[in-house]
Amino acid sequence: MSEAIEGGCAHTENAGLACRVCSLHRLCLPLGIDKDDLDRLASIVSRRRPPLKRGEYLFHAGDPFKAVYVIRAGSVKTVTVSREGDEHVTGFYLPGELIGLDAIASGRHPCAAKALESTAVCEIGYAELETLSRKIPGLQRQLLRLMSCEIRHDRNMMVLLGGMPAEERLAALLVNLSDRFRQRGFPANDIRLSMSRYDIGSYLGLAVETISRLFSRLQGEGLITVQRKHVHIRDIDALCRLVAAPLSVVDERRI
Amino acid sequence: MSEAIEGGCAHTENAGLACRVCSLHRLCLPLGIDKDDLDRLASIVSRRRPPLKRGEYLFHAGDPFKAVYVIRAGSVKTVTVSREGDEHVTGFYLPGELIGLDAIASGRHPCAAKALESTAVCEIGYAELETLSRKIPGLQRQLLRLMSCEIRHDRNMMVLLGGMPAEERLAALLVNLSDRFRQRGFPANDIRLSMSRYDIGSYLGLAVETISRLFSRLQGEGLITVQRKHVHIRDIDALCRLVAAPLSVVDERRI
DNA sequence: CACTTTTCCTGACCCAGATCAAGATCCGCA
DNA sequence: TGCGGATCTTGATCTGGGTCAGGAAAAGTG
Repeated sequence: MSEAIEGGCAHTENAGLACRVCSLHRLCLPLGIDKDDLDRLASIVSRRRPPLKRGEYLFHAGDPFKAVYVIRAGSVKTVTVSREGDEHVTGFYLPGELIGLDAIASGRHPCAAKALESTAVCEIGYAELETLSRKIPGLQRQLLRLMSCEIRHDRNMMVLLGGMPAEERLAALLVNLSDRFRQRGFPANDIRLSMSRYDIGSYLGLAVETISRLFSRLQGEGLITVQRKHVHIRDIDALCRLVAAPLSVVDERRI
Repeated sequence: MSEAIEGGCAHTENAGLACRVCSLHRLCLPLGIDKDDLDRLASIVSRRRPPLKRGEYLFHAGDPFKAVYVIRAGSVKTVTVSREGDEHVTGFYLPGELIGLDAIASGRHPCAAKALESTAVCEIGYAELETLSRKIPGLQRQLLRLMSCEIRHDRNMMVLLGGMPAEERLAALLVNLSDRFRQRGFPANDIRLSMSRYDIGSYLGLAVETISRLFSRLQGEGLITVQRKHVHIRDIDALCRLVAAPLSVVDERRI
């Protein structure tokens, strides 16, 4: 998740044909919408300026729900905060991915979204999105698809967290990130982690120390090479084989 | 989840004003739709006959996705099946709850749905639902709300499975079931579990033996009384306090 | 009804991963 | 360029819950 991942055309300030020329359109809401309608979509999208700096919040837990957001460049984690104040990471988001869908039901964001690095986002007012998706069938379909994807992903995480051993969890995350990197046109075997070991541990339900040890172990076994935030995948097949246990998880894009 | 939970009007065979007179309409898709549109919704709903018997499948993992289902009476679990053949329970569904939303994205059901007891369902063709929800804003809104709810619920489960100790997990499930029972007009402190200890363990990421021990322990502490499938909640507040750690989980309806 | 099968409970033991502790390395900043 | 606080790594120890084993109670079944 290096800063090099620059999805949209960051130079365009206003909407215009923003979505039409955005390199992420095959991953994002525009998928399956024809040219004319794309501009209608673009008209309700606003490009938030300036980009979030590392550590800044896109929204906090409990904030009223006004809009969903798409990462244009950079990356974000979502976290729930317990009463005692300790965070639990519930997701990592890359360019083209939609954040905030879990807030529709209650009208408030149940979790916070925090930038893991310098991050640019598109903001889409939800009221407008709902209205427009009634008029553009392709948009409605894609919105539902993305939400369904989110559900399936979270189910897979539940299976992972509910039963799989530590090594398999980390392997699953790496395979998944690798996949999502490739989809975004980046080398699938050179991953720059924008999140800390602590974040990874929290996400996978493991202690930071365990994450460190696992990285060392996987490196020792020759599957990866780790240098701090930079992970080079040397044997993706072996990594996949580690994950292979739950069939349904294997062919998923997002874990 | 006794057979006593009879939500809809099981006597009506065809659609007609089915949704309009269904006692579950406040929990199900009809919420927020006016009278006239309700009948339009009912026209795409079919009441599957006969009801599923305990252990029968509503659909299998990998089945092509044609329709979503609403439980009318009884209960269902969803399970993913690993290559080795062992099941992992990903959800329990009560009357009024929608099953199959995780299949929209891929066009195939990623998990199977299995009746926990004698269970009646409404079947709603997805193509028709998508089309109709474009015409009835209230339906579109409720469909999105239900999916959002599902996402939020799964996030909470991830937090639960990722970090909370065994006792807290079980307490969370009990509180949640109690809540959902109340919503359906049943006593909140007399729960009849339709699922086995094994199912509960799988769902919570714990061994069957641990579930047994926890039931005994909670009973020993005077919080509940357990007799096989029947759980009587004696101190709901204490149970909630056990769960209280993650603030965001507390006020959820479904865990 | 007995007789099998399934489900559930409880105790004894063990292990994956948490926790505790101590360095090492990196990074932001003056 | 060097200082101070994160962040990361590695080792030693501990423990919650898994696994194994055996028996009891239900629930089917002929």
